[in-house]
Amino acid sequence: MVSEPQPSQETASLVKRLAGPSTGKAGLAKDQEDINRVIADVSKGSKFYENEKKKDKELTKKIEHILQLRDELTKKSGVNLQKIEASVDQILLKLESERDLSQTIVHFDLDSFFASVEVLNDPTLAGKPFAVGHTVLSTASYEARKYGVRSGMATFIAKKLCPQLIMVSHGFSDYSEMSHKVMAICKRYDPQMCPAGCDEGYLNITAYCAEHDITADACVEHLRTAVFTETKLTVSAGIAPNTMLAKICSDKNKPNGQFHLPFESEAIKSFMRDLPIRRVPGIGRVSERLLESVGIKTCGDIYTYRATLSLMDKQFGLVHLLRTHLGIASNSVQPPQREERKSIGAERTFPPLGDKKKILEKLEEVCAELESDMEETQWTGRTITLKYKLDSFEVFTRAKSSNRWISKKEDLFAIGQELLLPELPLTIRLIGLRVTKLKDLRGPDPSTGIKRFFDNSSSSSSPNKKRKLSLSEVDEAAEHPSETEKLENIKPISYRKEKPDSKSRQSPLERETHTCPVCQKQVPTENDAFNAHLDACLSRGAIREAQAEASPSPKQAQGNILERWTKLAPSSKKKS
DNA sequence: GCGGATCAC
DNA sequence: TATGGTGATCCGC
Repeated sequence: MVSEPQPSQETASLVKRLAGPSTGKAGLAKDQEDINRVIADVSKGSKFYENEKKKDKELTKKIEHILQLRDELTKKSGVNLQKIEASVDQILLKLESERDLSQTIVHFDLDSFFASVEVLNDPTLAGKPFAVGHTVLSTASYEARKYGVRSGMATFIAKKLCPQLIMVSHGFSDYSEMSHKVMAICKRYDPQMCPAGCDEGYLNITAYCAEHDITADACVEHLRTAVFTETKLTVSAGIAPNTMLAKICSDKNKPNGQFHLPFESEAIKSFMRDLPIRRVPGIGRVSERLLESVGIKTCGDIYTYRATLSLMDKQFGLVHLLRTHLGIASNSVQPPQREERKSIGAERTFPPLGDKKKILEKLEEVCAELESDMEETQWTGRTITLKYKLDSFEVFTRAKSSNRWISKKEDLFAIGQELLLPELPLTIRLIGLRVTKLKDLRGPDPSTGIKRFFDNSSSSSSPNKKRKLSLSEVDEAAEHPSETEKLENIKPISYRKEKPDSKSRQSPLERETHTCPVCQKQVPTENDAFNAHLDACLSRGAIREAQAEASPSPKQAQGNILERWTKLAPSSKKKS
């Protein structure tokens, strides 16, 4: 009957979750625990908090399920962990043999971009704790970060952490102009420069360094000096043999510094060994928790637990993690292509509404915005997805495909209503619409995929074409059409158990087999046959890899950020 | 094709 | 008092 006066009921994971995604990605403050405590206390009781709690609970359940599955798979009779480790080691050898150290990749990143521009506009801000944003912070000055203030944080929480915090509102047109200036400078070092948002990007400086007979370090010093003298903005950079490593390295000596990873396999592997898995692009808070639950905190731990990851390839993606462990990733840098766009949308948050008429007004506004964007960028599409967020912060989507091309606001609104009305009555705080199955109204010709493949293969500035394969290219890339055609082979085990002993325990007369660490099928253990199978399996994996890399890869969702700015603040700078 | 989830910026 | 917007991908169904 005695319940201790507990200061809090939160689990550690919930407290961490409430601190937000940007906490933990960069170096965390020493007193981060205290800061997280304050954040949780301030949040407590809100609908946002309750929703986070719910999601945290669901994740905890999922982890329990995964651990149970792991134990089943590990303890299943006939499973020989050492054998599995040995076959994973074969994959590692194979991947290592394909390591490419020939390209010099740079990731550059402007230091607290929005905040730095604001200081240029108002020098009295220099050295003060301030943040840019409205209800949610876009960025915080370094002084503010000392208090635990982070981008993505709600303003009222930031104020609690740092009562002196100065709030500054966005000056989008300035950001857009500065961004374009910086990008133009960086392009001098690689015309194929790939922006990754408004304040960062990737370069392949191999050719530049050769032509100017300078080292990579000197080249990047030169670049950073040029950016500073021409814009008064400081930039940090990472130099490495691929984009993933370069991105991680650009954080090493931030702000206003650069870091050059040695271009040697051993140095790279020792760099990876102690690297927290969360630092890897594409590993977010959820993946971090999932991996941690099986003992993996660092990229070195991937090797320690390779047998588990092999058995649970489906849950974790074995080959991608192995490549990460080795520090192997794409070294291809290319500017984004217009035809690669997959969707265009608009969404708006507002004080929760329950009244049908008012909700429809919001929908109509979103439709008008979207129409205007689609008109400006000359896209139309066939599939409409409605998104709404309840008062409780739960998010739902409803979609409908049409035979017609949709881009007018009347059509958007009609379909939006069709999707929304059956859901009502609800109390809603956000409405969004997104259009997919796009058609380009500028350069019509939806079948440019193949053409581009051949164009690029001859003229690309970067060799390892690890770039995303479009569906039409998959067949071209597949060496063994008969085996690689369908994805079914990629999906190995389901939750049911495959007949265990019958195959792995065969008489000595039969050829011995064991489970392929990639596809989980039974494969002859004999070397040639096993290697042949491995090759096929990895090349299938490479397709999935290439797709998985689209998230860590440079060419994510950058171009539109600039478009959005120019839309919100069409003042000083005309766009392209 | 649809809906939920995760991730980046 | 109070927690954003745009775009991509993957998985399960």
